[in-house]
Amino acid sequence: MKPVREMLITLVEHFPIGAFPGGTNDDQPDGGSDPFRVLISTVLSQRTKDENTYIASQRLFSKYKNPAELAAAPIDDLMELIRPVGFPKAKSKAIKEIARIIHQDYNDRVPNEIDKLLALPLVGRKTANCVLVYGFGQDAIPVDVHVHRISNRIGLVSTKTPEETEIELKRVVPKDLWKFINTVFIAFGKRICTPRNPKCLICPINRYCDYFTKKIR
DNA sequence: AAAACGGGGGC
DNA sequence: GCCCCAGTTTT
Repeated sequence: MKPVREMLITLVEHFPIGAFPGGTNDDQPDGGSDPFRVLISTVLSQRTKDENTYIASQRLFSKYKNPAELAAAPIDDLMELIRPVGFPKAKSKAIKEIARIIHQDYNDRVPNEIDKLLALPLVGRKTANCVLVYGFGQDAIPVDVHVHRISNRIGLVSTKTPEETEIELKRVVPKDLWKFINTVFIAFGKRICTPRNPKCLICPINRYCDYFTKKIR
């Protein structure tokens, strides 16, 4: 068995925080952000770079401040505002529809149940779990391509799909560390544990890593 | 499980 | 042109 806590604490120390792309975590009493903004900005973040998401979110929310306003926004204006994140047609349509549903069906309150989140357009497991963690401070693990790749590479899990990875991680990782997995692994995956040619020689957890162990054997 | 889908930005 | 990028949806 791996000393999982020790490994992850080491990573947290080397790759601190890592804000999610949509905004700050300091505007809510529980340390989370406004769930609606988390939801929208996380949709915007899909398949794009976090810097672009940050810019687009700022532009969007400085003009449309709540679900009702966003639901009433002209689609062409939304496309222009969110342009930096790519996929402007699909994403502007989705966030407008999400805003409408949150406003009309949920009385402006984003639901904190995963099934209801998954019913929204362009909201899959990764996005829904981001809302639970960063919007509501719940225990969840958003699994994106980095979390999936790194978890398997270092031998934390042995899985084929991201959903299996989510399930296995929840078994292996102490619950109080779940909230760190996504942001810390992404930072780790950018600097060290890259998809190709990972920098194992300067990796702070290489002593625990299956991939490195096999490589130097 | 695998393929399709969607665009901006960097080089 | 080609490839990358914090996925989702449809076969």
